[in-house]
Amino acid sequence: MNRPTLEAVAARAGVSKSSVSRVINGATTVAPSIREVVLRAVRELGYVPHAAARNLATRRTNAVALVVSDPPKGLVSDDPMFSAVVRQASRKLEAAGKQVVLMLAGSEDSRARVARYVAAGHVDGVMLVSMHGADSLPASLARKGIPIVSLGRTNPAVPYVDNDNLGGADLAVRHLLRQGRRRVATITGPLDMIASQERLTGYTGVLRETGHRSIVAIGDFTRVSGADAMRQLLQDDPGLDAVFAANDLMAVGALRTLREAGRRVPDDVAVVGFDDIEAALYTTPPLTTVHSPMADWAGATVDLLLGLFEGGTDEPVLLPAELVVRESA
Amino acid sequence: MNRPTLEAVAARAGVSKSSVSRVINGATTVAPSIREVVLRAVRELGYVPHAAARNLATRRTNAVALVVSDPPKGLVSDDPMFSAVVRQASRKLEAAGKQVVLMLAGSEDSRARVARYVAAGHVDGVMLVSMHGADSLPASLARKGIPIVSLGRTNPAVPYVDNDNLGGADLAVRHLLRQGRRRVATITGPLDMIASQERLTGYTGVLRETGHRSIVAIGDFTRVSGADAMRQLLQDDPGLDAVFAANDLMAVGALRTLREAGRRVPDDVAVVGFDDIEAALYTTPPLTTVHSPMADWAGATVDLLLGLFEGGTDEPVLLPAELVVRESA
DNA sequence: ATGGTTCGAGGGAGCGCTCCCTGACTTGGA
DNA sequence: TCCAAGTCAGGGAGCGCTCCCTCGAACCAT
Repeated sequence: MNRPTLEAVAARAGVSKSSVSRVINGATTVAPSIREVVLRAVRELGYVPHAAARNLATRRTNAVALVVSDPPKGLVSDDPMFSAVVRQASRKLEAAGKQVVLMLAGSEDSRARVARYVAAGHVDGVMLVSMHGADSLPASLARKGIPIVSLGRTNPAVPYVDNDNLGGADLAVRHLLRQGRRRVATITGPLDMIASQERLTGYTGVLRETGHRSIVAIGDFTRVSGADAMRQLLQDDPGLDAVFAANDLMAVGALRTLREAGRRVPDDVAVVGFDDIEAALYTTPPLTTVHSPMADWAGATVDLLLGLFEGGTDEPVLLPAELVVRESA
Repeated sequence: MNRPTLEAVAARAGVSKSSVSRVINGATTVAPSIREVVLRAVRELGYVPHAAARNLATRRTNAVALVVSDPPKGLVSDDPMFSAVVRQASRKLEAAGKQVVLMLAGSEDSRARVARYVAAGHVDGVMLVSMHGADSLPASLARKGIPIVSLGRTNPAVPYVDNDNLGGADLAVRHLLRQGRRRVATITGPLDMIASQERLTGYTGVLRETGHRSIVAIGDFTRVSGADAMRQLLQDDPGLDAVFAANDLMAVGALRTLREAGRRVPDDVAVVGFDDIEAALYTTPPLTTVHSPMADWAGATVDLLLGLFEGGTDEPVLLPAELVVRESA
């Protein structure tokens, strides 16, 4: 069960370690004859370079930490976002030859672990996924001196990619008003997240501009919280005729509450969500929502990080928002 | 930007490298005075052990590969399962001090990459998530001689944890018959997956036993495929009065098709799903389904792997199935 | 033919840590 | 008092790889 070393390959091929190393790493200054004999030895021995040894010598790991905030907190407490983002990020990173180390950052403990892990030199870079605004992690990681990017803007600014939360909310609310809705409520995400804040700001902005009153309930991006918040809103203002939920999952919860309360959608109450997850197609009625291209989003964030490795720009990227009109509003 | 080494700590503390190493690794044979002076030096220098160096010396990595099959193929093409499993597995592995390297196994390419990665000694163990029955990966990995477990049974057997697919399907179909349904159809998962096969076997088993005809359409565990399959079934047998979908996502798709076709659920057609994802609560009507405890499932798989590290048993584990009756059947 | 270049292979010093082994010192028993 | 046994700190040889440097060979121009 003893794995062959580079030295064993060298011995078998009758060349020096250096030459084997060159062949393995694709150096061009190698005579074809040597390359060939080395490659054969590699094949015969089933040689695979030892990762740790290589990392030690090169001081690079070819790995990237994908740090995702864990429920109950965090935008990605919702499944669709979690899987879309993690999947797409993994795909792109793997395609770029980077290994993905997944880390959940929930408790303070786990944050410390992430920091330690990064400090230990395990990874060449870090991709954060929608951390909370007040999160300490971005700052403490940035100090380590390795490239770090964030999907979703963070407070102590690290390079990020975000979608146009403000513009999206604006779009949604204007749509509702254009349909003649007068009392438009909103269900927000957790307010320590910048995305939630921006979506709320977009909502209040339009209402203020058009001289409407805002009706706000706070959720946490989960279905249950959407259902609860909707109940709350109906109690606060039984006459409301529209709801803008800061994400689709909460919109789904809201739909349920509305149905239970005997309100028809969209006749009595119009509902608009945000994100355009697949499930938005399958609600009754199908959900009108702000499309945010999760996969593109994750992809762009990976690109930003890969760019940083190459000394590229750390300019933030903003993805445009777009309203998808279905039947709920 | 030069990170302190163990040697620097030793110098600062005025002791040998060995002593520092002992303190860092919590050896008991260290005088309190030395331990203290070392710890202070560590603190002052902000020392963090270099991971690669340690891995090289110990030949252990403290990392585990979490290999998940990527869409379009694979049970976990569905979000809820993906996130529940990945999340829970990560949590437990991290709690056990293991790092999680996430790898998507989609194409043949990526399978080769996984194999190479494991061979490179990057990880101490591998956790597979519901690979296809015919997958080559389990076999090729098993040959590397490191612990490997699978969530969901695989064909060349590696130690696994699975839920009782057969029993669950049995439960579901009997429930439908008990309600007086006569023409019970099924929508299967991809048939190269063992889970799909077992659920189908459970279905046909009961029908044969009770002298009913089976009506089968093949899906792939996605919502869309469920909707398509349902259309197919309605065409094949317009008189059917019940459907057992091999997972909830397809059940959701089926519900939509039924609604579009003007069939009332459960009055005209009863629907039962499998998995009990959160969304099953939010369909109209809420979905009757076989509960499979994803998180427990993932957790048990992690436990199996951790057990293997300690020389524990490789006995497969089977989780019991349970029917959750809601309104759709 | 000779000196100057260029090119490519080999040698070997690390990378930072662990862990075995040695040896100084302490302790206990005879 | 002396020796055997037991502790515990230090020394140093690896772990497997990279990469700088040296050096020989081949080639060109003079």
